[in-house]
Amino acid sequence: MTKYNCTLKTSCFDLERTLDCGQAFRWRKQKDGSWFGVVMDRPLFIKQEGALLYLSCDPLDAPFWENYFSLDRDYGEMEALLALDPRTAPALSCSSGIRILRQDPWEALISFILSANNNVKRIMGIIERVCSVFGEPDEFQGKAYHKFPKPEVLAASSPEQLKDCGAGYRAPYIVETSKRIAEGYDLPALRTMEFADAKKKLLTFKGVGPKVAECIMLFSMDFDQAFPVDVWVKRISAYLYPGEDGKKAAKAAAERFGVWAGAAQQYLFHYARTMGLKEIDA
DNA sequence: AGCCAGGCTGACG
DNA sequence: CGTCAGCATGGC
Repeated sequence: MTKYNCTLKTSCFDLERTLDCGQAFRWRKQKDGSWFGVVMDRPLFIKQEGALLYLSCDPLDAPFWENYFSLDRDYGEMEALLALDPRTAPALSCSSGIRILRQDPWEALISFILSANNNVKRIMGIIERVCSVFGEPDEFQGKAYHKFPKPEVLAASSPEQLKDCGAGYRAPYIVETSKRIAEGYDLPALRTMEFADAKKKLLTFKGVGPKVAECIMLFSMDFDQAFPVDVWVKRISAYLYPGEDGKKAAKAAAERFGVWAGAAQQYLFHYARTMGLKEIDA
C-alpha cells in the first residue's frame, strides 16, 4: 500500500495530461490510477483528487516537487489567452491543465536526442530500456525501478549497446554527447544565458538540432519562450492559421503568446495529437 | 506492407 | 545561406 506523506494544493492543473502529453517519458500509470516516476534520482508515487495532489514523499521534498510541477505559476492567464481566440479555444477541452515540467537538463538532453524522427511510444520504450541497462537499480515502497543513467556510464557505453535498446542511428550521438557532459560540461549553466546563446551552445551537441534544442530549453531550462516546431506543431499551425508554415510558426507564436509561447506550444501539440490531425494540402 | 514518428547530419548548390 | 537524401526502429 502506497504511503502518501505529502499533500499539495493546486489550481488549473491536470496531472494525467501533464505526465502523459509527451514532454516527459518516464512516468507510468499504476493499476490503482496513481503515477510513478523518477526525477533526479527521486522516486515518487503521485495521484490527484480534485485540487489536491497526494505525494509519496517526505514533506521536506515538497518544494522540489512544487518546482518540478511548476505549481508556483498561474496558468490561468495563459489559458485565458487561448480561450480568447476562437481558433485556439477548442484546444482547451483536451489540453487544459497541462503544465510545463521543470525536468533535469541532462535527462532532457539525452531523451530529446532520442526523440528525433521518432514517436512518443517508441521513445518511452527506448528510454525505459536504456535506464534498465545503464541506470542504477533501487527500490521504493516495494517498487523496483532504475534511476536515469549517469553521464559517465553512458559515456562509457558503446553504440552497439544503445542500439540494442532501440536507439537506432542515434546511438553514436548519445555516446558522443555523454562524453562531453561526463568531461564536466556545465549544462545547468545554460539556464541563465540569453536565449540565443543557450540555443547556440546546445546546437554544438551531436544529435541536437533546432527543434531538440528548444525542447531541452523549454522542458528543463525555464525558457518560457522556446517554441519547438515538430511535425505536429507544423500541422496545427497550418490548420489554425492557414498559410503559416513551420518557419513562421515560432515567430508568430512569440507575437501571439509572448512569455506563454512554450506552454501554448504544448497545448497545441497535444491538441493536434489528440485529434489525430493529418497533413493539410495547401 | 508500407507509412510515419517531438529531425538531424553531411553533402552539395 | 537553403535544400535534401539517408537514416534505424517498430507501432499502426
